[in-house]
Amino acid sequence: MSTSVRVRFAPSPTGPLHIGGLRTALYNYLFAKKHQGTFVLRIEDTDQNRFVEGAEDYIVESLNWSGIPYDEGPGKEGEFGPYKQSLRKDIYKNYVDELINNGRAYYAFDTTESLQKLREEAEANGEKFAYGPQNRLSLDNSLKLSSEDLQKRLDANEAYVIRFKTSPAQKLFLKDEIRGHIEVDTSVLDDKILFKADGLPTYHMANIVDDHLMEITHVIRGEEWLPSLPLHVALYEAFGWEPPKFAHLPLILKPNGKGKLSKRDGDKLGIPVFPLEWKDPKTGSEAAGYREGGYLPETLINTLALLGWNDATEKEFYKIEELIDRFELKRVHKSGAKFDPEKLKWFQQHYLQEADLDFLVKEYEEILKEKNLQTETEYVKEVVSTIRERAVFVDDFWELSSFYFVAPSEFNKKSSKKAWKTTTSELMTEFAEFLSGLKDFSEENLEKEIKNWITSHELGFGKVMQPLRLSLVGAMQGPSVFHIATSIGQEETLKRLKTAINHFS
RNA sequence: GGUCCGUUCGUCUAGGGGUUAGGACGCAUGGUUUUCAUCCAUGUAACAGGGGUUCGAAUCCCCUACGGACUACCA
Repeated sequence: MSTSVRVRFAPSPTGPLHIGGLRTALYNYLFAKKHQGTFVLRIEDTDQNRFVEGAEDYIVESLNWSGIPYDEGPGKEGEFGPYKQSLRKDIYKNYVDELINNGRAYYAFDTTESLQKLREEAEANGEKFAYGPQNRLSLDNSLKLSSEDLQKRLDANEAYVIRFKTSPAQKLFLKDEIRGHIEVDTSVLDDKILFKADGLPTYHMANIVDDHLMEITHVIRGEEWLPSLPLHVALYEAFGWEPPKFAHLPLILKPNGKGKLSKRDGDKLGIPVFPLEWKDPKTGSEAAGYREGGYLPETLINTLALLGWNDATEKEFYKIEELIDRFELKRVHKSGAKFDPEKLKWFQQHYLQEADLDFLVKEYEEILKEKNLQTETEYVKEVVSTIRERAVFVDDFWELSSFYFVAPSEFNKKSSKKAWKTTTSELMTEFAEFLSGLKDFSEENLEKEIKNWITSHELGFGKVMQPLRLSLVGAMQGPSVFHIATSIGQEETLKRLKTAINHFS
């Protein structure tokens, strides 16, 4: 009997992985690693109608990019495979048969149409139709068939489903690791379908069998599964298996208003809801991803980790190892959390500052290359290290540093008005002459010389520095003017000064 | 409608019988930076409502309101 922790993330390959799902995966990962356990990825593809091409690869890639790779799963076969439910068909069949044989499940021949009709009738009376203990004997199923009649219909290849025979009026005491004890009366349960007419199990069936066979010790999943917890516990009981521990995670809600975070909300606020960009193979619709949006995986992980969990300290920034070290299921919240784009941005800014300089340089060089600029890595490195503190994304670099590479194409109107007065052109002409005579154009010497020049001319610093900045940058922004001038060089500095003087004269 | 879950600053949250109800994001103000951003400092703002229990309730209990999930031959 093994006691090591085994958890699973069990998404359905019906489309891109939502960040709510990614957080579920993250918490599973953290819990597994914290306990030196195993993080399993299981693909729940028992619904053939909803299968979407590429979704499985997307899930795997998302996990990898986010830095929470799985230990066992598709492509990483362990001793509990296969890890795709469509490949486990035969396994489930044996287990349902077991349930039928011991009277905990039965065949039902009711057609979709006949059930639909019953549902509509009930609704017309303001009631809700449920296939269960109250009415199962009046419906078309094996409970009222002799074994010969049943066999006859099965032999005739009549379509059927297999339903769980839920026990009437019994109190079920459930325990959730996050929410504590929950008491449910089984009389509110219905006879859920375990096996569909297409020969594949439903989620409920497959999930119980797989979790048992894969020796899953803790089921950590979204809150939307809480209502089916009684069914799942009842199934474990019917099989005589010991159920794993359960933990249901709160939802991630939209920033403003109410309800779950959706793709629409993301589009509206300009934040992605998916880790990676996704293009739907059927509809062709595209959805933005964090990776392509320039977010670092650390940003997403840190944000998601703190959305519904904290370690009771005032710490805000966590490396994945720190999360693993401090994560506790008991400290996961019960209530849903609204996603805050502002805080996301704050984390991103932080992680951009922490990012490896060489990595940022490499990324920026890609952008510069697209702009057909010939650059030297050392120079780009110098530029990136001085402007990165102003950036949130690598994509901000160009706007913040274009003047290190090319002359400004225009002069900001407001800044021009403020910095360039009527006498400025004359002054700057004289100043340019002075600059052209300088031998040592290093940042240090430049600063010293310029300051001396200004003082000896009995001028205010702003009188010279502001037009100089405007000439070199095109606006009143950016790093030290001396740094910029030294970087672009004496010749280019003078050229830009002349351009500005001509422009404003 | 039914079942279940939830509710502390605008947002993420700490606190679980006696606290000036703490922190972070945001926002505002000031400082630094002769620019801008960063950075730093200060400020802003909350226990959903009503009943109990108790000397004392944000904290325990009940009710109400509000929010959410589920209610498929989907997961």
